[in-house]
Amino acid sequence: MSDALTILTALAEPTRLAAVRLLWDGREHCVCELMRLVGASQSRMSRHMGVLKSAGLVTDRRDAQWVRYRRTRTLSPEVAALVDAALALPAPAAQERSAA
Amino acid sequence: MSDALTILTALAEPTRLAAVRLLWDGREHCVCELMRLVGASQSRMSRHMGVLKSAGLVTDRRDAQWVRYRRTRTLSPEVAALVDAALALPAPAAQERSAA
DNA sequence: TGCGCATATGCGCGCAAGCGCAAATACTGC
DNA sequence: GCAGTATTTGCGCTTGCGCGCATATGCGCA
Repeated sequence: MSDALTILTALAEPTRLAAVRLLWDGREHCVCELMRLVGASQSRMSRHMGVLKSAGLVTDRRDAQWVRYRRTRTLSPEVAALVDAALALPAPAAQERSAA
Repeated sequence: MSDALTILTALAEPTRLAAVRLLWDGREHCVCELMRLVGASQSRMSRHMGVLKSAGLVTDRRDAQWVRYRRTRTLSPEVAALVDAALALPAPAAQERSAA
């Protein structure tokens, strides 16, 4: 599913965009980390990750009791370019949390 | 308004994305042309163009009884890159009309 | 001034998206 | 097996978005 609308819709939500931002450097994060980092509730984060996953932007892998999400490695260059371009724009002051 | 979410939200809608596609080469189109080309009703197209305009992606200019829309020329390179990337992806079979 | 075309907008509706809560499922370690 | 942690998912609710309809507004022309 790499048509434009799917990707754009997946990215056009603050929590999801924040998650993509965190994952885009290639590092893995479990849901519990992500929810703390972006300040979202558990079920909320899980659902949003599901959307990103079904859009093909991230993949998940079970590791003991955790599910680790990470940027899809086999992403087409076009899609990667789109996400890169989106992340190059400033994030609105909304969802910002301790970025460190 | 060139934060990521504003732009992404503006693009994440079939009618709007179709309109951007038509306008992105720099040519002007009035609303009546756009509505025919993308197959949308009058008020619908007008509203969507308003969204694109307030996102800063297009500008309008009155020309007699028409309002001509066109791609914003003073767009930041980052935003332009984002839109370019979005248009580089295939459009889903949805909104497609006589593309010729 | 009146008519007709082009566009914008107020209004109300229906639907999809996002949310919290709670229960189900997955896995670990005792 | 049991308790505890992590994650997903069913459910119902609320809100925002897109839509059509009708109307207002802008503009040209007779």
